[in-house]
Amino acid sequence: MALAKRPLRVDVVIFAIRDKTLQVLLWKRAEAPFRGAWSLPGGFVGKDEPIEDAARRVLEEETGFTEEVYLEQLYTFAHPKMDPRGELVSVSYYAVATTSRESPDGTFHAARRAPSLAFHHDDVLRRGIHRLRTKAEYSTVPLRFLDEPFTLSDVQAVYEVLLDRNLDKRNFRRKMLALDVLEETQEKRRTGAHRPAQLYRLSSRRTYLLKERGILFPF
Amino acid sequence: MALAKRPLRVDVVIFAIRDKTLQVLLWKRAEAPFRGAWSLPGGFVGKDEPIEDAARRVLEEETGFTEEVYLEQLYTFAHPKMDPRGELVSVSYYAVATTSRESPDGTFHAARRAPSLAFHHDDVLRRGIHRLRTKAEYSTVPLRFLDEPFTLSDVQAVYEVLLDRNLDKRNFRRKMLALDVLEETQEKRRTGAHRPAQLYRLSSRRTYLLKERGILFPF
DNA sequence: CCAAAAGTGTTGGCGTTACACCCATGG
DNA sequence: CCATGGGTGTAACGCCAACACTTTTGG
Repeated sequence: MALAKRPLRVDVVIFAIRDKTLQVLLWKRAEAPFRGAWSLPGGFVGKDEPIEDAARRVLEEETGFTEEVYLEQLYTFAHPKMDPRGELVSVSYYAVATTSRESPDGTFHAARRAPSLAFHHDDVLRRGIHRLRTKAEYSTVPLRFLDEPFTLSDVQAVYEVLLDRNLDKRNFRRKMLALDVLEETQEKRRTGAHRPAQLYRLSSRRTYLLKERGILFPF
Repeated sequence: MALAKRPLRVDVVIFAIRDKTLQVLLWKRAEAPFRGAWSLPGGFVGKDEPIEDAARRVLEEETGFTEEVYLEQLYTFAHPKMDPRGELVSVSYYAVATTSRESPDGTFHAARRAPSLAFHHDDVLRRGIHRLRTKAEYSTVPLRFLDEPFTLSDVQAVYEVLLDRNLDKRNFRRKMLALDVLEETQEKRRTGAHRPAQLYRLSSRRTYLLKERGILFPF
């Protein structure tokens, strides 16, 4: 069988939480094919470029520095008819951006009501949402949505959005603190007419990464 | 940036359980590079060939008909220096073969003591083992190791190998039956001087697939 | 002094684990 | 009749979910 060669792409589902909603960053395509349609941000992988570097490159173009951004490979698509430009391989990733990230050329859309997307990107998005929601049940990945420092109420709000239900405040706090991945800062946040909230940051990345499995929800 | 094109491969970790041990099917390479070394079975994806078809093709070459074999995409590797033949993309899969499967040109090795492998295949194998063991904790994927019909003791043995610990017989049976994915056959298995064992088969594939999440071990 | 979010402990119920003996058969 | 693996029920424990009030601040 002749050795078929294909271009290699990365397509990235960039999540953020805004307005108590899970949102995804989308591009409006300026060129054919699918001109005018929405798509996920992505790009071709260059010669000699490691694939994860390409994913981080896309991420960086979209949301600035990315050292700290959580990025995970999702799934690889390579249906022959997936792209009208010809056969190619699309490796998808998902990323968890903090709320403060702005994008120069993309727009955030509510993930649940995203428009239908170009190419196979609906499939990618579906998988991304599913994976993220699954991780919310047993991991601390959702902490990556937060700009530091943050309050425990902020953390709870993130989990509530992802799990799509309300959680008990006392149970949530007890379990989250028991994971020992948060560290109190010296400050409190004062916003409005109520008791100030203790601020936290992620404790050392190392510890934090080790704990990215092993929570048991529901709270 | 010039559009770099690469060949596309699939590499498959084919698991089976034999002699109460998790085993992997390996090839001994007959050609350079890595001539004489062990590697995972794999092959290049043909033009116009969907990638999962390619994975099933490899599987079929190795173990005969494969309609029923559980196959799941694992991870995609595309480091520029991964393969001395040049840049390529390797999409890895893992498969769960029943004990009765024989391979014409591969050999089963104990997964824990596998030799070191060619290319990036050590990484693939590591990921495959990890994924499989994880699935043993909350899914019924391990049932796919069994030739039908099978006894509950057979099922327990599979889970014990994967989880690497002994399980309580009564608790195991209760939970497994509660999942409602097994169906009694009319027959019993008579082997040796003891009470015959009730035989089971997987209940309709549909139901079975729906249940592939949501068990909570330990038993 | 009022409103609004932060913060804090205890208990009952349920699910999980732990555990030991009888059954059916072949030799 | 003995050895072997198959098959079965219950009780104690520990963990999780449920639940309401006090604190601190700004206006």
